[in-house]
Amino acid sequence: MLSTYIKSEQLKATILISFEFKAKEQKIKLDEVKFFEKEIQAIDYIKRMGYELVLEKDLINYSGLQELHEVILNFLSGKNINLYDYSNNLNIDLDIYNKFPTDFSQKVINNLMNLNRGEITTYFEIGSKMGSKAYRAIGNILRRNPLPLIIPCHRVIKKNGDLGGFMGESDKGWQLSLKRNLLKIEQITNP
DNA sequence: AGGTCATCTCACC
DNA sequence: GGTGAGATGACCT
Repeated sequence: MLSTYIKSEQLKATILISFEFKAKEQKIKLDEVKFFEKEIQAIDYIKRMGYELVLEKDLINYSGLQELHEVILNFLSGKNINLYDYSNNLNIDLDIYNKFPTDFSQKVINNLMNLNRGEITTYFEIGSKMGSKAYRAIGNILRRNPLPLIIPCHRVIKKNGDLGGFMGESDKGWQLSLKRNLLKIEQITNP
């Protein structure tokens, strides 16, 4: 497994991207996107998992990844970009069907695909569209989203306007500040 | 089979 | 505003 990361001033976080490169087809398969509070933690994680670090200047060797890196930077600096669509256009395999194998989880994810920058929804609203009252189950799916940012689970908040959780955290902590920062860079300021 | 949730509603205070 | 119980249902162990 290969990894690269992006330091973001806006988010006050480091974004780690782990991927596989299929040399035969020159195709990228995205494994996970993960946030860390500090750069060193991302580096530690890469070491601990035994992944290989790919430097920014070497991304050119991995079909589409340099572009993805750039697109994420543009997104963070305020451009209106749909990262999910963009990844598909770059022929980057998100492997959605294996990451979300059940019917229920795929419906949840499909609901998020239709959200663009600056749009938010609620656990309740997703449930209503699916004809389910399992709002907590929806949270459970999102809690284990291996591709945050790309699959924009930060755009899902509680019906009463509270933030809801992020990265497993539901009370307070830097994870929730991160969710707030993500919404802020999308110019959603209510919660 | 039982425990764990990134929720919601409603009933209190 | 806030807390607490109960309903809820997919997913994990």
